[in-house]
Amino acid sequence: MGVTKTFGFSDEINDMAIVFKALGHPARMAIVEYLVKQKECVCGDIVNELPLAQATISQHLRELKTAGIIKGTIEGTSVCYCLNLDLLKHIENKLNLWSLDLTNEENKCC
Amino acid sequence: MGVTKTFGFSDEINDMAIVFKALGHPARMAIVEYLVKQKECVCGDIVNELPLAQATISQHLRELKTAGIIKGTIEGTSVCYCLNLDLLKHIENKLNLWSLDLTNEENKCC
DNA sequence: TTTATATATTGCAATATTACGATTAATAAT
DNA sequence: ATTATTAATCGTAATATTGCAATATATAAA
Repeated sequence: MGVTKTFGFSDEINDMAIVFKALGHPARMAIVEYLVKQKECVCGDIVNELPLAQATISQHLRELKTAGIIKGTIEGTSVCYCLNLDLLKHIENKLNLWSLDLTNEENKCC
Repeated sequence: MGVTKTFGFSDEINDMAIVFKALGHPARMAIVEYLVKQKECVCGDIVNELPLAQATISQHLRELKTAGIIKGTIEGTSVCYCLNLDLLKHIENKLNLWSLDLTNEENKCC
């Protein structure tokens, strides 16, 4: 094993898990935070910002992109990255629904 | 390697990464969704709900608990679990701040 | 064309994660 | 006391992830 089972779960659950998984790493969180502040950046900016090798950061950027969290546009010899606001709003919404569902309900056991 | 570097990132970033990482698995997402709907449950309920062995689910519950996402209370021979609303609100808040920061800003490149 | 610059990809070695059967622990029921 | 019942833990095999040096690729500058 070591394989994550996805059979038996709804597509929505599997998709959400992919997004959260991509966010679940300090380097990738740091990249997102950086993009929130800077709105956009090239890979090299992040290499200068984080204590990781260029190859490692390139890999993390690819994972964020695959998960749909960031978008990248080629600009000459660099690549400009920015956040996918739609996706962020989507998970923000999801969390909102969770809270709404939970507030106004007394938990009996915890 | 295979080790996640946490040195060089802020505590807040590392903490958020821990929470998102815990959410980044279909089984754990399914557990959270179930708890949103049911408000509370015992381990056995989830074992009946998900296509995974009891040992596996117990493990996932522990990870969610370690990350602070759920709380558990012993009730006789079972354990009653429920969501930690405070933590959920906290990350909801964080995502809200991200969106606020990003809206009203035109991205130049993507 | 050659050289510099920026990013992606490849190929590892080390470590982490996942899933599950088997076992244990701890309470409840008989 | 014995036996269910419930959940946690252990051990382990298979697979995934992480980080980086080295290399490749692709555009820009000289």
